[in-house]
Amino acid sequence: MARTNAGTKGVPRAEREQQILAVASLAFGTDGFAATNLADVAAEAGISKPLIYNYFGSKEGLFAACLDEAGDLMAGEIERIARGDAVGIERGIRTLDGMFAVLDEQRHLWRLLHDRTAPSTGAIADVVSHHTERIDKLAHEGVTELLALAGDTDERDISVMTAAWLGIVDSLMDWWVAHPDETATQMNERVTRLFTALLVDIVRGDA
Amino acid sequence: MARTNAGTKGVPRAEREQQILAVASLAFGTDGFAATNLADVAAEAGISKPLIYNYFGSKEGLFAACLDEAGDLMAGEIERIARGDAVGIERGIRTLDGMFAVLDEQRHLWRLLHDRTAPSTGAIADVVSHHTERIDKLAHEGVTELLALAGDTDERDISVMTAAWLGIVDSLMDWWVAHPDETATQMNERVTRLFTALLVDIVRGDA
DNA sequence: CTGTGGTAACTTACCCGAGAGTCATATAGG
DNA sequence: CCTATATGACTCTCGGGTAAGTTACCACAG
Repeated sequence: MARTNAGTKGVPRAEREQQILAVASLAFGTDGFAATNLADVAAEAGISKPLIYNYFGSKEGLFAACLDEAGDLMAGEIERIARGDAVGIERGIRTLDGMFAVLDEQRHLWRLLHDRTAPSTGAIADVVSHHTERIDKLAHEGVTELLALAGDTDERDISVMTAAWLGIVDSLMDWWVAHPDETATQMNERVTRLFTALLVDIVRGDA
Repeated sequence: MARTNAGTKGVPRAEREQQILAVASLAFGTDGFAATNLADVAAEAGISKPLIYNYFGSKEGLFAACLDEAGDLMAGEIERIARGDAVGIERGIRTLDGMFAVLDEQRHLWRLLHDRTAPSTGAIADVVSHHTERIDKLAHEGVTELLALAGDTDERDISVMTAAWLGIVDSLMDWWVAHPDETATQMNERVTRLFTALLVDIVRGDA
């Protein structure tokens, strides 16, 4: 007759870590770093708080691990698209499509990299800057190409436009999170239609 | 010989409230609701914490007051622009110019309405939704007009595009906050130049 | 032009709950 | 029987919120 629930349950560390990461990523992505408490995460994962500390060291350590996984997934996909031959607007659309495809079942991951409630120093900052640098570099590259087509090579213009582009991606992801019934394919079509409407039809009709 | 620092300093309530609001808005706008602590706000305002509670009731009450002031400033300006005769892209540019002008010396105010760390229920939620509804309504109206020029009247397309537009505004404000030396006039010119580059030069040259 | 009492403007010193982080301990499996 | 996997029951700090008082200004009686 067991008086406590202690003792191994036969789940190896690597597997348990993955399971904790999944639960924690959802919580962090949904509520943000500050508003997430580890007791809840532990309960949801069906384990106890000390086990999390055993495996990840601290709340920041856990967040950094979530961040690293999510950041690598996203930056990896963006890099993959960038190696393709699309240029200008087409490259933007393809990047968005790639994000929709990769994040379909885990849209909340997008928020992890932009969490303003996370500490801006220490291990977390390192992981964040590592991945955002990968992403920003490619966004900057794409925008530079795009604006070059219009003869604009002003560095600050490029910087502003890059920020705006990332803002567009961000808001589209937000909208997608708020509309769970919308599929990746539908988003894809919608975005393509909107870009076309704006850049072709409107300019020809009205300017 | 004063043993305590208690006792009035001759500052009337209305004036003190304004002063607290200014300090609090900066703190909330910079660090977010959750990461702001009232002891610091009080210290920065040169008064003690209980005075804040005396005048605003609670942390949420203080935030709601900041929000109401900022929201009214921004929504008011957007409504003013909307009453003008600009349509389509031109309306978007004028709206941005208005925001740059109004927020020039207090760029952090923009963040207050989008603070994800603030409680999403109670008095704060009411104030937030009151102002965001004013703003969203006009954004939706402007986007509807714009997309109608391209023959797109799909309600979800309009919803996505509105989200993207607000995302653009958001990211431009962020960029502006991060570049304090950039004047409102410079932002104005930059945005106009970029819209022109994208919508005219690129489409004509490449599509 | 003086008391004097009422009130608005203030503060010090505290309470208390939430949540990060830890310690000592338990037990299943090789 | 040893160790990786696990936990119940703590501690401690931070910060929102409060109780109880202190002091300056002001209106008005004398």
